[in-house]
Amino acid sequence: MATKEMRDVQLRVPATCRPKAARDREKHELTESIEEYTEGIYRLQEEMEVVSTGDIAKYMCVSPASVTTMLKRLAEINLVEHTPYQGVRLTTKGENLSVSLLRKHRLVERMLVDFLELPWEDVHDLACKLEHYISEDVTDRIAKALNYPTTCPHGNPVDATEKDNARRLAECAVGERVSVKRISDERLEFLTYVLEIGLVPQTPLTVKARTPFGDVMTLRVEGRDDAVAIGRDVANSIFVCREEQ
Amino acid sequence: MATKEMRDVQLRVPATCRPKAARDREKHELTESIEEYTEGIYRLQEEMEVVSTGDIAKYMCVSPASVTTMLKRLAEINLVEHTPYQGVRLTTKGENLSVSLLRKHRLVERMLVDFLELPWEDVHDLACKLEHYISEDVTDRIAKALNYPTTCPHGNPVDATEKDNARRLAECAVGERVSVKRISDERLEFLTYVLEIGLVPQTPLTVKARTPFGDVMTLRVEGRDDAVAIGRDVANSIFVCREEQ
DNA sequence: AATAATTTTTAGTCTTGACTAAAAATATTC
DNA sequence: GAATATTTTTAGTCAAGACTAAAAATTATT
Repeated sequence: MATKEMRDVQLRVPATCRPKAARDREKHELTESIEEYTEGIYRLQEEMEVVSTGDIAKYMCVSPASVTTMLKRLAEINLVEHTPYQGVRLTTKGENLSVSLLRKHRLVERMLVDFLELPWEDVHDLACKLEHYISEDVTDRIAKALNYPTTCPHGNPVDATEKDNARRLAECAVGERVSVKRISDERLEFLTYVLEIGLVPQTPLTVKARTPFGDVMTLRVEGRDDAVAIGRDVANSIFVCREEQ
Repeated sequence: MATKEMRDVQLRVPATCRPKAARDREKHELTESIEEYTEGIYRLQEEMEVVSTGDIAKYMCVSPASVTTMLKRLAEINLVEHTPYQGVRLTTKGENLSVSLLRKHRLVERMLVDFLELPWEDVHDLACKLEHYISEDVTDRIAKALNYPTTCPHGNPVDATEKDNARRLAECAVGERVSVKRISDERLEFLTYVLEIGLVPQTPLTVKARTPFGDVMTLRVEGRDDAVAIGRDVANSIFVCREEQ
């Protein structure tokens, strides 16, 4: 098959898969790590007004020392403002990057569920990886192919800047009738549990009782006979809105 | 929004996006690099019976020294057999990995073209990246969602072990009437050119002339008025078969 | 306010996977 | 078949991004 004069094969791996890409990066590209940290900080900022090194370390499951190192890098390329010992805040650039990544993430999730029919609770991890490799153009085409969905399969908005009327289930009073809007903790273990107790987006429910300091809530979930009791952490990660919308 | 007692947010990044994953790797996971080299060697083996360090360096666009280093690693985990100064050969394990990666690659390409409607010539680079992150399960679902396509958009078989009856256009004699089966060089620049001269898979054509040593071929391509002249390298990367199939 | 506890940062390693320059092996040429 | 050219390997660096241990800063306690 291979004759002598054609030894010099034309095949070549694409530039993006080439190792050199790591060096070319300096120009304008961001690493997956940088993106993942930035997006993580954005997610944390939605939960607390001041994000500390320790919070990020816990979220990313790395040592605090690693976070400090990375924060320096993020500050250098202007994604965050970091006051040592005081905490971080995303810059506008960092926020824009996060919003773009969240859009990619959530549209990819939708594609995995709606087109590929992967299980609802499985897609988050894969989307977390793929979001770093698809361009705006590809993302737009996913949106188009799926007829412009507005939320991910877990109910979170494709456009992260869009503020909805949802509040934490943990903040609901006894007697309130609400329906699940979105689930903010998308880890497999958590989603599996949430699915088990039937608290998927759109599900209506009524708060039946809660213990004195709100540690445990008892719910009547539509379509279930037995009451469901959930802890504080769970109730904090589930957002609800006033009935059916 | 964030009260004191809920500072300890439950959010957490998925394990696969966690840096530690790089360390956990030792167990059974392969890096993107390792996979890319292995697949590259497979592609090269299809073009030449003995693959040298230099060939790989050229293919990967990396220094020969880097290839030597990587070959040691590949040999260690049993993906190749490497005889210093003599060349490499994939082991069965290496071949299996390559076949699996090529399947992922080609199905992803199909999805990008058929479902997302990305341009034919653009999808290779992205597929090269994504192929390392999707599981067999996801791959199976892509196949299913697209109704089990048998080739990628450039005509290469989803199942790389399937041997077709195609031969290089460069090997065709004057007067032969054949049709394009597949294009083996999938770099953007090459595909853009091929598209320009109309040599996409399925296109019938006739070899009109060729210069003494086969450096230039003149073709009549169906659907084009003017003749097309191509060089040796191009004719080597285009595979054809006897008419319309 | 002084001491203790906690959190963050600094300092110094490690691994992956690139690099260059020099040395060794193989191939080619006169 | 000795001398030259080419290819491959070795040796030694470098950057990203993780780690641990120790030092510094902040917060909490009495």
